[in-house]
Amino acid sequence: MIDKTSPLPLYYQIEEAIKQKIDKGEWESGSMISSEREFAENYEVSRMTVRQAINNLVNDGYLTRRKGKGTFVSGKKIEQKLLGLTSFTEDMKARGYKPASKLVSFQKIEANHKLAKTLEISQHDVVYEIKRVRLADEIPMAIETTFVPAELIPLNGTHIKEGSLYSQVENAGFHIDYATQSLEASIAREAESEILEIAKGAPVLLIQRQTFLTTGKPLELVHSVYRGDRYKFMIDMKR
Amino acid sequence: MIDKTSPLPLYYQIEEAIKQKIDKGEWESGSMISSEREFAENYEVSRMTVRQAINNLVNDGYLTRRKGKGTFVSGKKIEQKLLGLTSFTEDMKARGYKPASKLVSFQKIEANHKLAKTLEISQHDVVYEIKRVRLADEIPMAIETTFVPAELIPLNGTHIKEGSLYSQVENAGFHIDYATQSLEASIAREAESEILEIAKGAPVLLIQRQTFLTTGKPLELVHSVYRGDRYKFMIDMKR
DNA sequence: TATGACTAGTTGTCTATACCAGTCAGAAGA
DNA sequence: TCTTCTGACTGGTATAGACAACTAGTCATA
Repeated sequence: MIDKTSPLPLYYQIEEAIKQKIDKGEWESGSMISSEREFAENYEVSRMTVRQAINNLVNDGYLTRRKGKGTFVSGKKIEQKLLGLTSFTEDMKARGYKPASKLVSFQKIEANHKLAKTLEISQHDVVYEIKRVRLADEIPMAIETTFVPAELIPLNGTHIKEGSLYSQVENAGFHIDYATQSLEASIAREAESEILEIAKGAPVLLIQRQTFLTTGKPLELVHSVYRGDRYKFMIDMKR
Repeated sequence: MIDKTSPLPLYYQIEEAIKQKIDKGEWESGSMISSEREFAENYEVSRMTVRQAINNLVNDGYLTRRKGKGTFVSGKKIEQKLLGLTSFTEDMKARGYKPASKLVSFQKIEANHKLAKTLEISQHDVVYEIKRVRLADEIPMAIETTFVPAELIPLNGTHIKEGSLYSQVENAGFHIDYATQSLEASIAREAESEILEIAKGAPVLLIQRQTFLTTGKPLELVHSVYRGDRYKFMIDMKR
């Protein structure tokens, strides 16, 4: 069952063993698992070692402890797909649409004060401004404007048309860590309504996203205008 | 520094003490904190107890361990606010507003097919319907309608007016685990515009939230209509 | 029939100890 | 001078045991 001579820590082996049973569905969600003392006896390890394994699984949301009662398999596994920091492309695919993108403009601009501050660069530093129309099943879904510090990564229009920006980022050895987003409801302005093929004054969802790299530096600022009639923002949140 | 006679666990007291120093900025991000053995000596507790405190802070993203080197204060605190599954009240407080709530109606209704499916109960089961206007600094911010299965928890109007729904839930021994939310832009209808004190046709943000308990059962379905001119939904996402 | 005391089982907290495994600086040797 | 080794530090893993807090059922008593 578990190998005491293995270089893998005992608690880790136990952790994996339990996780497997849950993932395979052998232990139904909501059911009680063996007590810590039982595990300790069966695996011939100390109770503290079992606790370490169970602790990790509780932190990962697989198990739930109830004092005086026991340890139980948690409900759904939604938590695992939680936090999908997904690109437009992935997002649309997940919804069953065929995503496409139309490059409207690509240029280098000088950062103004606000943009410089957001991207944590100096004022007048060069920034790429990428304007795209995002399509789902050939129908306009959103207008997206992305700002990326030029010093971070060399880009040209071809890069954007072909691979995604994010794959360029990974190629350059950078890794996305997290993003902060804000969402608000608004009304389509004239220019937007034309591009999105909706009436002027129709509701739109404004999304602003700032993406950070593992280095802590901002990678990009993205402004999006989504059609209110076709787009719903979905998110799972954990306690 | 820490009180051995307190009913609060020692590891928890240590945890809070460390967290405070970080939050106050006394310990700069990136700097090394005392070693586990030092903490143990200073606080006169065993090293395992210190480890439990530090473990929790590492899980919460406050600290980072590096074998052979030490334990360090993590970078930005953004990750800590990550995933705030917050109530309206907490949300508004965090934004510096004074939250308030006005109970519009409270009644028991029979679940229709759709509601029953969402709440995972039988059709015609009794459900509480709670309608509230949410205020920030006395100004209407949102209209909120909450549906809770009656069999889950006994409620009356007083419960809602006084403590929050969530504290009732905790009192009943249930624990909130996660929620799925959807957000979309729309236009204020007549009735909504009156309550929210905005023009008919003004943009509103529709938020729908389904909250789940650790048992896996849905606790509630919440429909909210937020004023588009005053409310911005903020979220941090990781990786 | 209730009520309260007891009991066996659970997780929660905490100790004292041991040794392993990286890291780094400085001593010892070439 | 350069290299290697050693020791003293760090966190990582693991043990055995103790008692507290909580849960749920049993049983005796009022």
